[in-house]
Amino acid sequence: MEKFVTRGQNKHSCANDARSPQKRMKLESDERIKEEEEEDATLAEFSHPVPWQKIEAEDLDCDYALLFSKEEADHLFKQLEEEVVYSTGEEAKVQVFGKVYNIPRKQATYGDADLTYTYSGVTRLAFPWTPTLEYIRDAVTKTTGHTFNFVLINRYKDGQDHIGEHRDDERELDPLCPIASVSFGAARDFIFRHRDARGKQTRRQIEPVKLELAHGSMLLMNSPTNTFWYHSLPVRRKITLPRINLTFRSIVVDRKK
DNA sequence: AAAACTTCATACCA
DNA sequence: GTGGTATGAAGTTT
Repeated sequence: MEKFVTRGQNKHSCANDARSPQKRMKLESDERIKEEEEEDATLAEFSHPVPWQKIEAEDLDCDYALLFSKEEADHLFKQLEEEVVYSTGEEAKVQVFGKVYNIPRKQATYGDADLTYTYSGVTRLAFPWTPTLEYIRDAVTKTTGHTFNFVLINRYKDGQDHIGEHRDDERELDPLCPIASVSFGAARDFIFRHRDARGKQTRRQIEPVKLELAHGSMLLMNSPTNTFWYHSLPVRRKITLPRINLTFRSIVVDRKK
């Protein structure tokens, strides 16, 4: 198997904040002293410092870390398996050029009141946050400093479940806010491909960036990654166990509606 | 373009 | 080296 790319040290850079992810936080206060107190409190909640890996390529900027211990990740996975309600019936199908297919994974959407998610032309309402989802969301916010109003959950029951190459819909997302992808269960390969290196007339030779997303991990996809890079979760026939992925996003509320 | 599936050439493994 | 299988890129579809 090809070597997976995981380069770089623990340095961090982001469009919104140049500090390291674990030290960044929501800037609600003008007072520096209060800010430092909050920073101490934030760090104290994670007894083991999170070792970050910076993943970089042309137009690509991601941070990867193990956010939860194995024990905590096991517990959260179990909770999610009990609590999350996935789409069924017509909502679990997708129509492509007139043909109807079962989506090769299960999907659920949770978030702040009245937020909607559109997939392949179909819009549906987010369920209200559950305590487990709020806990994970808040852990992500504490380590990244970014807040999120929505999460898309994808459950891949085994290695046959997958998702094809795509970018996350830029129209309804704040393009400057990162997307935080938290994984539980079976580790799966995750592939980035640059938009200029796809299709027949591949304009440029740009190597794909390949990662493995582990149980309890978080992948932060910073701007402008999602503009230039497609990503996919390919089939892996030997994998027999499920994976649950949560992608936390910041959806811009469209007042025109 | 969308987002699935299918096809086919190549890579990999025992 | 060989055969079976897994992978990934390209093709197909309205």
